[in-house]
Formats: sequence, C-alpha cells, structure tokens
Amino acid sequence: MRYQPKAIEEKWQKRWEKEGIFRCPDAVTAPKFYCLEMFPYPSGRIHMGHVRVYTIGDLIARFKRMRGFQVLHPIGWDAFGLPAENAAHRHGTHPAKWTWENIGFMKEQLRELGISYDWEREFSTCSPEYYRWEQLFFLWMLEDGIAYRKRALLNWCEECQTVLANEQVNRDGTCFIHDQERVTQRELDQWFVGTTKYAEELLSGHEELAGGWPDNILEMQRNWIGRSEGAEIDFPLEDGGGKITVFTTRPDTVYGATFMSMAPEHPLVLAFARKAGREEEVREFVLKVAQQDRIARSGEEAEKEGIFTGGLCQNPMTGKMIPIYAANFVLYEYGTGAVMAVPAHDQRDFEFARTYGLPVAVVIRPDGEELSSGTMTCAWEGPGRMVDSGPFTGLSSEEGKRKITAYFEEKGIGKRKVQYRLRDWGVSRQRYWGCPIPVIHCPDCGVVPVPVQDLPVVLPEDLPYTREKGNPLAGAEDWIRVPCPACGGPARRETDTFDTFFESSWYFLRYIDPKNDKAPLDPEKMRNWMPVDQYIGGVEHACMHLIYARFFHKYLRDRGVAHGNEPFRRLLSQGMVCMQTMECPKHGWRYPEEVDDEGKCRQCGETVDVGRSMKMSKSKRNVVEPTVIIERYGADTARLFSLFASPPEKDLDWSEQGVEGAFRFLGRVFRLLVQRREAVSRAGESWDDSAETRRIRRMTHQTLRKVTVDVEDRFHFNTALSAIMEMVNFLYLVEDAAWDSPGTSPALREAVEILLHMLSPFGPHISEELWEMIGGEGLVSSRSWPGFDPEVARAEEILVVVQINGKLRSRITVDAGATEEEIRSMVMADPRVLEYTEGKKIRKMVYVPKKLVSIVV
RNA sequence: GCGAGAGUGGCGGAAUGGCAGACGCGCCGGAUUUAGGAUCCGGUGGGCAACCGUGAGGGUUCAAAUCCCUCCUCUCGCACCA
Repeated sequence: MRYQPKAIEEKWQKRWEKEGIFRCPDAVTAPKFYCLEMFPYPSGRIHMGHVRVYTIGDLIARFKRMRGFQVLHPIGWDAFGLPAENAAHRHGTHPAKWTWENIGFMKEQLRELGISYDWEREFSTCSPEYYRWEQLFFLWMLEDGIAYRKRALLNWCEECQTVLANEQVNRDGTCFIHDQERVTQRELDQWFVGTTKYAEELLSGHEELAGGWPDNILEMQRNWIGRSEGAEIDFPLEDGGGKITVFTTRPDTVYGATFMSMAPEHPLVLAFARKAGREEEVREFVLKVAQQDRIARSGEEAEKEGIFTGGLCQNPMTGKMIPIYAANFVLYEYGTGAVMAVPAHDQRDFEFARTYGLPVAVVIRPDGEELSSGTMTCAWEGPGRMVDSGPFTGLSSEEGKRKITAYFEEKGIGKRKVQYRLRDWGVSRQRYWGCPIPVIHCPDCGVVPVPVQDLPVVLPEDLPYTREKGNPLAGAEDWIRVPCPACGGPARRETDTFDTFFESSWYFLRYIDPKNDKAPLDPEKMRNWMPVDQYIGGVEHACMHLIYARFFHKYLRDRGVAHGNEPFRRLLSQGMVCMQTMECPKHGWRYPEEVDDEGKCRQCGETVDVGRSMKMSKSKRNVVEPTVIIERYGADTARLFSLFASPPEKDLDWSEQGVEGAFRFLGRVFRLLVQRREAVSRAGESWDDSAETRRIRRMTHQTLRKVTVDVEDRFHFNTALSAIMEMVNFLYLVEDAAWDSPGTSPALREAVEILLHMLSPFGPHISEELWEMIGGEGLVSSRSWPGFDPEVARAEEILVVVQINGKLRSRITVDAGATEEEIRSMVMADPRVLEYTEGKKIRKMVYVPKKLVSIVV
C-alpha cells in the first residue's frame, strides 16, 4: 500500500463538505475565533503566494477549532479592478464574465488545497448585494463631511484616458500599460475621503496593536502617517494686503528666515508675478516644473531650482522684508505649500541660497563651535544656543521652540500645529469595472447624493464593455441621464467608480452577516464576532489596505456600525515566495527547461547566470504553478513544504528538493501506520508502568507540548513540524516487541493517535486517511486537540553541564529529583572535573538549577 | 539621507544569556535488491590533535549567536514632508 495523495485528498474534501464541519453557525456557543486571510483578487489561477498565506491561515483555523473555539474562517473575492478591464480589452470578453470565470477556477484550486472555509459565507465585491452597502457608507460620509470633492493634480495617461494611481506610474514617469506614453499631471475634480481626520487616532491606536502586530508594520504605518510637531507662523505681505502662513518644525530658527519658498503650483506664485510684471518668466518656470515628472522632481539629489516671484513679505521677528521664491522642492500638498527658508539651519535652503546668492543668517550656535555664514559649507541642523535672536538669544534651541511658539500665540501671529504626512484618500477612478459612486450632477443643484432608497446604483453590464480610450461608463448615455433627485430636472450620473481599496476596507465585517439584505450587518452579530482575532497577509499592504481598513472601521464605529477601535487584533505578515532566477546574457530570464544540464542556454549555448532568489514572477520566469505541485505530490505536500521551509514571516525559498522532502516525510508517516495498524488495532486498554512505556509516553507528551506551544503562542510552524518529524523517527525505532506487547502497545496507540491529531492541521487529508485506517472515531479534523500531561512529559533524568573557567568540560546525568547538594557533590566527584580542578583553588561556583554548574578555578 | 530588520555548516533553518548547528535538503557509508529506483539504518562544521568556530573588531558576564559599543554587508520601508 503506497501513499497516493490524489486518491485520498478528493475523498476527504468531499466528506468535509458533506458533513459541513467547517460551517460556522451564527449563534456563538463557544469562545469565538475569527481567522482571516487577505482575500484574493480573482486573477485566474492561484500562485505560490496564495498557497502560503491560505495554508498558514488554515493551520491556525484548524488548530483553533480543535482547541475548542468556534472558528469563523471565511473567503471571498476582491473582484473589481483594472486587470479585468485589460483582459476584456485583449480577449474581447466582458470584465464581469472574465471575473466570474476566474472565481470559478480559483475556487476549485482552493478546494483542492483543502482549506477549511465556510463556503456559505463567500461573496464577491463586484455584486450589487455587496457594494450597495459601501455606496450607503459613502452617502453617510458625504453627510458627515468626511467625503468631499476637490480639484486635485493627478497622474493622467493620454492613451488610457484615465487617472493613474502613483503606483501605476513607472519610475521613468511613463504609464504602466503604455510604456511609451509619458504620464502628465492634470487637474480634475475628484472625490476624497478624509482619512487625515483620523490621523491622530490611527497613530494612537498603535498602543492597542502593539504586541499583536509586527513592529515593522507599525513602524511603516508610523512613517506613513508622519506626524510632526511644530508651529504655523504668519508672514505679512509687503503691501499689508494679507499674509502667508508657513508650517515649521523649527520655530526657534525664525530669526534666520532670510527668504521664503513656495510650491510652484501655489496660486499666489503667479499672482505675485503678475503684480511685479514678471508673469512671463515665472509662468515659464512653473510650467517647466509641471512637466518634470514626480520621480525626477523628488529625491534629495535632484537639483534645487527656483525663481524670484517678485513678491516680498516680512519676517515677523526681524521685521526685515524678504523675497518670495518659487522652488521646485517645495510640496504643494504638504503643510501650507509655503516654507520659511532658513539657509543656515536647513540643508535644502542652504543649497538654494548658495545657488541664488541669498543671505545666510546664523541663529543657532552648536556647542563649542563657531559658525560663520560666509564660510560654512553646509547647514547646521542640530541643536544649539540661539544667537542673534532678539530677546530669545542665549536660550537652548529646545527651549526656544517653546518660548517662541508661546510668543506667537500671545501676539496672534502663529500657533502650535501638528502636521501629518498622511493625505486624504482620493477615491475616484475613471474606470468601468468598479463600484459606481452614488451621486448625480445637476446643472441647477450641483452635486446631489443618490437618495438612500434608490441604492444600489448598479453598474450597467449591458454596454460595450470597452472603448478604445477612457472609461466605458462615460459612454453609457442611457444610464447616465437621470432626473435630478432634488429638482427633477435633467441631470447626469457620476461616471467615476471607487478605488478598489474601498471594497477591501470593510469586507471583514460583511463575512459576519453576508446575506443580510436589510443592513450591512446585524449589530448583535457584529458584537459577537469582531474584531478579527488573527489577520494574515503580505507586507505589501502595510500602508495602503491596512490603513484604509483601520480608518473605515473607526468611521463605521462612529456611525454605530462597527464597535471596538481596531478591526484586527493580531496581524501576521507572511514573507514572499521566492525562487532562483536564471539569466542568459543574450536572451534574458530563462525557464529551467530552457537551460541544459551544464547550465547553458539551449538557444545560444551561453553560460546562464544563476542569480539570487527573487520573488516568483512571470517576467523573471521563476514561477512554479501550485496546480502542478498538487497534481504531482498532493495538497498536503504543498502545505507541509510551505510551512516547514521557513518561519512564516520570512521569505520562503522554493526548492524542488525541499518539496520532495516534505513528500517523503508524509510517505514515511503513511508507511509507519500501514506497517503498525494491526498492532495498533490490537492494542490493549491500559498501559503498564514499564520503563519502555514511560519512554514512549514521555516522547509523545513532550512532542505534544512543543507542538502546542509552537503553534499557539509562537507561530513557529517549522519547529512544530520538526518535533513531529522527530517523533515519527522515534516511532520507527521502537522495537516490534513493544508494538506487540500488551503492556506497551496501548502507549504506542496513544502515541499514534496524538500524532495524527497534531499532524491534522498541517496535512489534513493524510491525517484523516490514517485516522480512518487505525479505526479512529469520526473525523480527526473535528476532534479536540489533546492535552499534554506535564507529569508524563517530565524527564526522569537530566543532563547537567559542567563548565570550568567558562569552557564545557563535562556532562553528568543525574536523577530528576536530585537536590542541589547532591548535584554539587556529584560534580566534584566527576573524574573529568577533578582533572581540571586538582591542586587548584575553587574561586567561585555557579549553580543553575537542573541545568548547569560553572566552576572558576 | 532617515527608519526598521537581518547576517549561524555546502543549502533552508534550530537554539533569545547556560551543551551552537535540532529538523529537513544535499553528500558519504551500510542493509535490502540481478541492477537502478524506492525503502530502512548509520555518519556528516573545521582541525591529526590540543583546540577553533555564529559578518569584523572591542566590551559586560562564571557563561554571549543571544546583551552593550564601533564598523561592514544585505533586505525592506520612507525618501526634498519644511
């Protein structure tokens, strides 16, 4: 009898489904555990990254289920998005058809992996029954002023006729689809959502998440939110006709502000130029900067360029008039779009001042150093004593910050200010395959929200699904033309759709009540099930999805639809699946079959460069198809390998031999049980108290303890598996006589039963098969996790290590019950110890209970 | 540039102050086999040895892969954020 995964896996998948053991009833009858993996985009087939994340999630879900929790483990589809439109364009199918077909394929593949989902809760975000609720949320956001319309500068591709997200612009500033097409900046009216209103809470929420979330993700979010404390200061304009407000983190340097820099996009820039009769040259500069793509403009190496606008303003502390420049390094979207320039104490301002011959004024003196504005070669950005700063001269820069800000507030010319790097979220996309934004544009009433009773605004499916250019929705005249809900006059629907991150920002709530057609979800169910106890996904979502989802949850909490402050109690961020790449100097990336045994390219005979391991991707030709692996080795092998090869948070290097190893281990377990099943079924009721029984049971319970702790507390799945392997190795070495003896065979039966329980969350199909084979009751997947007996697991003898002068010199075996006194005297009697201590004076002796004795002579 | 993390056999990785290299891969040997494969058993950091070994150097400690300092390398994130 051989291990043939194909034959057994399908059988058990059908059986689990028939018995519905992974279905999660609404009523909570046991402690709940909500286990969620980031849902997939239905691209057509699963890849190894999917196998890894869903295997990890399934291990946790299955383990918790066996631990007695009522586990909610759902799956759905993040079904809107651009690839569907691109595929539609290429293959002439409808995006909806393409998407639904892909869902069908991928569902089948996930089933083949044997993931324990409650399929009854499955949904796709592209169905109106789902997206109607986010349309409702958007109407609430409009009501609350959280959603608003703003003119903004966006990346625009002339070929696509659509806005591109920053991630869709190549590094060289071209479109990610049309790499010949230069992306330009275009000003458009767009919908925004006020994520910044929650900036402080998104940051302070980290306290609640600390411990449950990996530190690096929290750190990334912290950087992304980018809180900085400082002050806003007003600089009056020369003609007394207003002021420019700047934000600075260094109010202590205000006496050194010798000019002002503004973002070229700032409307005041051209206004100043017009007044000063410099409009032409300034406009030319502004246009030139606008032509520069974002990437070329950003980065510290980029050359600092600017132009005098013709405007002047007054430094409120020195009273001096200072020139206002437009400068390419000033960001319009951050702070106020204007910066007080302190060349002596800011490197950018320093470079700018030297280029344009502007004055440098030292106002902070570092400890024990003299700075001279004429000779300094770079700015001093550190702390120091204030100089040339009027009444504040002599203060430390830290104290100066506080005192000057207080002074501003007293005089009403400035105030304390906390500034964030986080921007409001632009949610409009000029695309077809997305959720329609539920507003109507009326020539008389302006923007009118779609009345709640008219929801959902259903995406029309029966249109020419693709146009040569632009958004197909914009051509759907029958759908667009509607009467204005306010005045009844002719009006037009919004043709933009939501960013697909909108759908993924609340899907975890919908799983709790996926079929509810009266409300997004029932409040009682929500209180029963939220928060998600364990969320699992890739690090690439650290700053986008995971911030949007936290924001959404906080907003919905404020609207009474969610409760609790954070949606995800614990987060596991799993590493990528990588594989070696092979690159031919002439033909680029090669598939393994394009390279011969000697490592030469089959096309040209050149030696192929075997590169380092990189994330699997089609373009690098280092992809392994999960279906091929499942076909050849079975799902349990695929699962086992991805759990064993590497700890979950690290990158995993794919290796064919590693997969073979996993397969071999499963075969070994299979053979062991086939070989011993007779003995196991004949085993008696109770074991004896022989040394052999104790040895077997000790191994069993020690392994059980390690596996339980490794899976439950440490997420060290690879070491849990290695413990299981050790136990299998141990069982192979147990003599035939012990399997057949009435005294020890019951202990071996216990060992085998516990082994199958432990293996079940890792390799569920083979575990069921073997459980059935030894005559186990019911399905092992729905049994309870066995509890280990610490008494049994306790060692009878312990090894005490002896160090002399810090070096390992001897080991002695002592009875587990030995006292410190006994151990000390045994150590002193040990011949190896005597050899090193003879004739020497013992200066110190350290005793670590039941572990080690350290002697200094 | 700033921030975070990592660096251990031929390889993936164990050990989080107390026996460095668990487990697996690879390799070597044995058994079985007509043979190969598969399987089962054993060995496998370096050095003849004393000893030496966790990126390099220093420190703390009876004891350091683990803690501290300096440096190097790599990965990731942010990247002119005033």
